[in-house]
Amino acid sequence: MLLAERGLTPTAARVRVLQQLLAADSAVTHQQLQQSAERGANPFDKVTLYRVLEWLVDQGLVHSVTGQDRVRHFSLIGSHHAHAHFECLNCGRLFCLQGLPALSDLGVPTGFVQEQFEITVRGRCADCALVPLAT
Amino acid sequence: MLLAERGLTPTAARVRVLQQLLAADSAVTHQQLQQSAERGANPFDKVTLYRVLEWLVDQGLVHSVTGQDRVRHFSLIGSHHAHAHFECLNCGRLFCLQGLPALSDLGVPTGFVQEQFEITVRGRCADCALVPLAT
DNA sequence: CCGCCAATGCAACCTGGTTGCATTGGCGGG
DNA sequence: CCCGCCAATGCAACCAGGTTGCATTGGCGG
Repeated sequence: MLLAERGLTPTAARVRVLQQLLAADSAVTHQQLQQSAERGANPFDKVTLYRVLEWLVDQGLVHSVTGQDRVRHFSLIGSHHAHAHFECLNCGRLFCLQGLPALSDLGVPTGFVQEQFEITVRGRCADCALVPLAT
Repeated sequence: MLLAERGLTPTAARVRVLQQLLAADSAVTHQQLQQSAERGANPFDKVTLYRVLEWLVDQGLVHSVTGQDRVRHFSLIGSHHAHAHFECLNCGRLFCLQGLPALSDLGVPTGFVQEQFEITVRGRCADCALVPLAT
C-alpha cells in the first residue's frame, strides 16, 4: 500500500483496495471488496470501488479474471506477466498459478492475429478437495 | 437438426436453436439467438431460449464459453472434447479452435485437484485484423 | 375421456456493472 | 487571499444478462 505510487495519486479508497488485494490469497470479487469496505470506518460507494478497480487495471497494477459465474475477480499483478488461473468448481475462488507451461502451436486459423492467451484450470482447491459435496 | 435425437424430445424451439448453432461460424450469444428467433414466424420467449440452451448443455450437445464481456457464447460440441477458444478483442466473437496443444505441468499447487482446463487465445479475428481501429 | 408431465410463455425479480450529475477538496494562478 | 479547475467521490437511476414462480397448453398413457 506504499510503493504503488509512481506519480499517481494515492487516495484512501485506492490504498484500502490495494491493502485488501495484498492480503488476499485468491482473486477477490468486487462484492467481497465492498463488503469489507462497508465493515470499515468510512465505507465507500460501490461506484468508487468500480472506478478504483478500473483505475488499478489501467495502471497495470491489477488484472481481472472472469470465472464461470461471470463475475470478475481481481488480483494484483506480480512480476509474472503471463500466468494461468485455477478456478475452484466448488467454492468459486480463483487463484493465480505461477508456472506457465510451454504452449506450442495453438492452431489459430490463418488471418487471425494472436495477442494474448489465457489458461484456466478448473477443479477443486485444497480446501474443497476434502469435501466431495458442497453447498 | 435431425440426428440430435436419442430418446430426447425435439421441440420446435430446440430444433431451431440447433439449426442456428449449426449455421454459425462462431459461438453465438443468447442475444443473437433470440434476435433471429424474433425475426422468425413464431418467436419464442427468452426464458424458453435459456432453458433450451441449458438443456442442450446438459445433454452434452453444446457448451458455453464466457468471454471478456461476461456474456455466454454457445457452440455445438463436435467430436473433440477438449479444445481452445479464440476471442476477438475487436468484434467480441468467439471461435472454437481445433488443435489442442500439449500442456505440460500447469503448476497446480499441492492439494488442488485439476478436473478440466480451458485455453482462450485473444487477438483479432481474420475480419478484424484488417481494421486496426474499431467501434 | 381424464390426469399427468414436459414445454412454453409471461412477468416480476436479482445482480453485476454503468452512467449522469451534483458535491467536495486540493492546488496553482492571479 | 480568493477563484477557478480538476480529480475523486457519492448518490440514484439505469441497463443487460440471467433466474424464478406461476399459469397455460398440448400430447400421451391409462
